[in-house]
Amino acid sequence: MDKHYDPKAIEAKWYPIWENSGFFKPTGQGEPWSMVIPPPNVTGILHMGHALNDTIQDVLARWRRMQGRDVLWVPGTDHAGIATQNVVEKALRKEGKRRQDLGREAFVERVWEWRKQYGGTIVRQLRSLGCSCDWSHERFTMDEGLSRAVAEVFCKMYDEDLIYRGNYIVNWCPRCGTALADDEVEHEANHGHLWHIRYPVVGSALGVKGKPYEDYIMVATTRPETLPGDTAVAVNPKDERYLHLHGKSVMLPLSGREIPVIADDYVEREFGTGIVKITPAHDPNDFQVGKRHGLEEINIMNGDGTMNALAGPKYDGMDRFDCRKAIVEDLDAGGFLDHVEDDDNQVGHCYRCHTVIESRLSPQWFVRMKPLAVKAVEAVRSGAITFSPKRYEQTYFNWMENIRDWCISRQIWWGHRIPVYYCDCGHQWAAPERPAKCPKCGAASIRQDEDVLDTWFSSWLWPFSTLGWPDKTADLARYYPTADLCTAPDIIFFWVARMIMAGCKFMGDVPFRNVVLHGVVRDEQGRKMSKSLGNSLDPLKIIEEFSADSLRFSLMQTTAPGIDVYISMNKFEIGRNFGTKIWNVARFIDMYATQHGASATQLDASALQAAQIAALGRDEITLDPALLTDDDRCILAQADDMVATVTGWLEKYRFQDAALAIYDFVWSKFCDWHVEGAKSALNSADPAARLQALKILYFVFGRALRVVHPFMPFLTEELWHQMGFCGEGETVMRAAWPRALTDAERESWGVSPEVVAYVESKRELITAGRALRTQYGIAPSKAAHFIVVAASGDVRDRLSRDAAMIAGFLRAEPLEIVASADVGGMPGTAVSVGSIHLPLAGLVDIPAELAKIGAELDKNKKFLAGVVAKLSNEGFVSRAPANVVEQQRQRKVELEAEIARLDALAATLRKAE
RNA sequence: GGGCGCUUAGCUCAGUUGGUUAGAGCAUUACCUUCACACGGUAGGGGUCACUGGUUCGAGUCCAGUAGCGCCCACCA
Repeated sequence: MDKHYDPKAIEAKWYPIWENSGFFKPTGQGEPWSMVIPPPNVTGILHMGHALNDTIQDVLARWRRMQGRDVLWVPGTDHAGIATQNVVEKALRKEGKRRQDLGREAFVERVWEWRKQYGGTIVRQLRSLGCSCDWSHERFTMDEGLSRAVAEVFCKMYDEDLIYRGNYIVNWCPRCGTALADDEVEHEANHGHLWHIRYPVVGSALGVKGKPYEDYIMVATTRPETLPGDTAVAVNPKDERYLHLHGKSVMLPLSGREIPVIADDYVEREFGTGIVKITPAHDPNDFQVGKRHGLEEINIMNGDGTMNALAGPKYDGMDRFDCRKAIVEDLDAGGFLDHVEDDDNQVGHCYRCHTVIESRLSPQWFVRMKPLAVKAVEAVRSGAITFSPKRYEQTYFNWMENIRDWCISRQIWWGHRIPVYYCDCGHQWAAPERPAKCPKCGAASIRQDEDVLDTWFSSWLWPFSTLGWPDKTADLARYYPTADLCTAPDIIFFWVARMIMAGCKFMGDVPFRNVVLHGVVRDEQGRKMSKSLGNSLDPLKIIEEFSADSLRFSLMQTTAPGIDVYISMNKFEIGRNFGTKIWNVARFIDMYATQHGASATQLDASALQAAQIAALGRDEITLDPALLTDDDRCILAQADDMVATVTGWLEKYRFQDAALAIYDFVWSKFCDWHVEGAKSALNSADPAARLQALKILYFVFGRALRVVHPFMPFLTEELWHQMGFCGEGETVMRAAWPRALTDAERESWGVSPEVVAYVESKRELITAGRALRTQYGIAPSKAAHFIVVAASGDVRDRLSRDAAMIAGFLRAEPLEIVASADVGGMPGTAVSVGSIHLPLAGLVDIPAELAKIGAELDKNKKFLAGVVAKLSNEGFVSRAPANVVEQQRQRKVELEAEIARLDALAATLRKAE
């Protein structure tokens, strides 16, 4: 076996072999288990969030596959309407062109070309992570099939009146030139101003320029540039201060237009002056107020964020923020500006380009969400879908219960074009395919709606559109609903909730059984990793510097459910070091099987046949009980426990706990203790003992390798082959997840918790002995002489069997093991250096030990009193579990014995002095 | 404004339904290049579990309150 672990070579080697061998494809045999990948943006490059998300999924997929499930993991990418259009537009700009110069058709063609050339980046990167997706099932949200699903769904909902078109105020990105859904707007704190502006009351004496009007009301606004669009000012109807204004009118500054004062509950009396200017075309609240009061909607802005003619000739064509300045200056000059206050508020930004959002009145398409939400809420309430961790279900409910209609139209070119057609007679209908003529009037001159659909309108169908819907495919029948959906909590509203709605509506069944929510990946300062912040650690660089396996393992052992992950470079050392450790112990085991003849005590070539090793990798093993040591029994039990524990954690989606259990087993239990202890047997003069020790190493390590595999697929595959657990053309990917030991095995081998307890206490003894060596400064090269004082004759006999091994650990001369009764009732360890022999207890600080024991007793005093009381108080028994009482009682006895022992020892020592 | 979460060793975090001595990794101290591994081994040091009160035989864990931090949602112009 290779001496050096070269992850790069290994990782480069295995992925193509796996893919070409069809190991990622479902077998069609066994119970189906499926999952769809959250499709990354086709423009995307792999970031830590993907690395975490996709590693979790791969762990699940590989684990389920090893459990014999028929695993289908569907990969794919999202066409990411605005993001992709932006990228291509940027490229065009370098050529000095705008998309309008190309025209719609040519532009879309250009985007497809871009996708062909660059769209595969993220998909390649997923491969370098080791993701075991079935690439033959790869889908793209703009694929022909998925586009059909989109059109089908749109038309169905259109016909059911679940989709409507309306002139509504929407979030508008002036830079992207399109509407955005509510959740595509990111609100950020803004240190702004509150301008206090005087609106003269109509009928009052008008002032002169530069001087305040005699009779005016004070309106506070954060957006003075919208003033030309005002069509009213509003007060709270219950506000006594302004009762006299009801029914009056005021004059709009600068234009002199007369607008009414209205009363509406929406106005907060406490904020600002208690008077609000109402601009129905440029503020969502004002829009609602305007509807209630029948106000005119004056749109004073263009789609690109500049003012239009309705803003007034002076401001026409001016950018909105320049206009703000100009209007404030003009208000000031006209004597309308009273004063300015600082004001901290929230301002919406485009989630794509971070431009400040404008509220804009425009004709848009909407989905009625309330009817869809009912079943989707029920699906989670009934437990048909669970969230892990469960607390996110509450987040989901809150959103669903306050759900608002979904604006699905976007004024861009890249995406699914809205399948609605119009004829010249004014007929309007939806159809999946472009019809030849109007179905109502037969007119041949028809045109399609110009808008495209929100990208999420294809994503929300992903769990069934990728399986072939609307066709009734075999995939759909076999793999829907999927098992798990993994994502970060920030996407519950965008995507998870909508998929549940779509699944319930169009499939009549939930899209997945469980939603696995993992944390958001953040940097050391707790910031979300993002390209714009430049703080993202590039997973590919980590893979380059460490390895994909290191990255994967480190991520898994760092991520607690639903808790954000804080990442720094040194995290990846954990995975790297663990990989190296596994490699080295494998090399050690392998060495004993293959480097026969190198020394007389090592195994000969016939010791462990290839076929036997392969069988051990299938958990097939026969052992000679006569040759078993307690250490063997212990590691067999611990390996069994580890497998059960890891399986349990994976079932609960506790990847961190699973990773830690594996790490602890492999490193601490297996390498640090069992392998070290097995060295004496491996070098024993008895060939049968050597063989059995080696068999156990292969068996236990083979089990560990398989459990590690979902976390570190490349390394484990390489070792699985190099150590001979399988032959060419085979794979650990398809090896069975380790089974539990049978009762018969446990019985015939004497595997029991009691043996584990003995071995563990023996290890404590060794640790104590090592501590003595350190304490006495005995050089590691120097053999010390230990006298082990056993608690009883039975223990003495047991320790005597392990004497050689213990001596090996302690680098000691042959041990002297005596029962405590033989040396005056003082159990413990003794050490001798040169000719001086001291019992262990004689080495400790007696007064300090007594104080420690005293503190212990003190701590337990209350409870011990309870134990005593228990004898006469039946009520106590029912409250404290019997085993706990028993434990405490034993502890009390031990403590008392300890005190007595130390007392006796102190006396002995005093006498000796 | 509403909702959720966090606060445990110098740092990053575990700690299932309350139950023996609160753990891990990194960092740190000492010793060791011993025939798998220095990306290693051995032995250590380091914690009033944010604070206050309560329930309990027993609280890091449950309850109430306080403080600080973070996230999500939201139309105070």
